[in-house]
Amino acid sequence: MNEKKRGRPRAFDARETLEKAREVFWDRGYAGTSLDTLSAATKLNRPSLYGAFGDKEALYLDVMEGYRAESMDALADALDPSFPLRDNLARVYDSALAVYLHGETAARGCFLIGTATAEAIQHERVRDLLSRSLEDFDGAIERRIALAVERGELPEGTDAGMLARLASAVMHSLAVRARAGDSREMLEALAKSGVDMICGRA
Amino acid sequence: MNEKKRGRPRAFDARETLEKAREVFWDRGYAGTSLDTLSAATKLNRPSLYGAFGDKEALYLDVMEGYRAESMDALADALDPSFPLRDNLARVYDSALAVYLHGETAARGCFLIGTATAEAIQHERVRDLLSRSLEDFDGAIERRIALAVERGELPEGTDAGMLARLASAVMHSLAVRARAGDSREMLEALAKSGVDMICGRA
DNA sequence: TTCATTTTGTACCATTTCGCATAAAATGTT
DNA sequence: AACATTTTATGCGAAATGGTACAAAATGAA
Repeated sequence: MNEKKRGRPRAFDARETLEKAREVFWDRGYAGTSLDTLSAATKLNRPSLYGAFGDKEALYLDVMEGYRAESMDALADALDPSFPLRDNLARVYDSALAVYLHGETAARGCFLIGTATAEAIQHERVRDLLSRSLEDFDGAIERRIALAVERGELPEGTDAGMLARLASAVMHSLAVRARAGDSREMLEALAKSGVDMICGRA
Repeated sequence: MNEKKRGRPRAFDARETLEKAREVFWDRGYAGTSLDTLSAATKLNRPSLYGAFGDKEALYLDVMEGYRAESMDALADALDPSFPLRDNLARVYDSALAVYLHGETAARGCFLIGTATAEAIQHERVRDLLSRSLEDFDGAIERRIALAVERGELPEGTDAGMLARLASAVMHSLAVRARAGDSREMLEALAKSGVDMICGRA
């Protein structure tokens, strides 16, 4: 790859453009974001946006997929099995909160839970990608928890699948509460309680 | 009240209109719903909508408040302290799922988490009402859990506030997952695990 | 009956929205 | 240098959007 293309070269970087678009969608939602707003934020005019990403829904799906991939990378880092499960989970929630509490006017929470859920009924592809994202997240935690059971970090007979979904449930709640304006202290306390719930009080 | 008013009587019932508007907002989100759609669904023309409820944001806030109030009523019923806490929580999740799994094209999840979170950044009044709704919900569960600790249903020294927020977290997750298309079986299993998590496996 | 008051329905308005047509600009190819 | 190809920029246009003006209709009050 990286062969020189024929025509006029692009004056923008696709990754940077998707990041700018993500900021806008994150604050205003999918339906609440116009192409003009996207055009202003990315400094691309609409025909360039169309040429590079297709219509608004395709652009949004691109942004969703980027967020999903980044989140899974961060999750994989946080779940490094050379550390105890308790540390892993604390780091999962910590790194999520670092993202959720960022924002210009107010904390933005999770991009997917904050914006994709609203579109999930009307846009089947959004719903499917959202569903897959949640499943992937659950799956990664489930595998780490299953390992913890093997290692004796958690009692034998633990249902790794359901315990993982409970761990994800705490994440979902952090996502919603952050966007509703809960304080960092409250969210950190909930995260800590979540860790205790999964790993035990000890 | 109920005094006869002076002018031409209304040809519609405000409660029914708000219910129709809720259906539309629930499926399409706030920004994704146009006044024409609302007008068609409620069978009121736009000037009547404005006269009765104010602009689109005011109408949405009315719908939010109605949903919040109904939810709190249902929650109070479910938390009837003459039943064990375990039964209470199971009923809380059951009645929530009955609402969340309803929908024409797809399960709609929770109205607030599914639609209000998206607007929470841009619309401060939506964010505040969302925040208050979550707090009220947490508070009602916390009071029931505190009672359970007094009664010895839960171990002494239990942090009722945090345990209640974990119980709410399971609700939030049910809300998100339902809208993402999870099956009823999966959601019921998660609810059951949530009850076990709060009340113990016994 | 006449008037005041409120709701209804039609029509309208300014703006925004999405999408595209078209031409100019910037590159590689021959 | 001439051409093919791709991106950029301007701008158009049809439709949708939120909101309102205004007159007709329906009621109670005087």
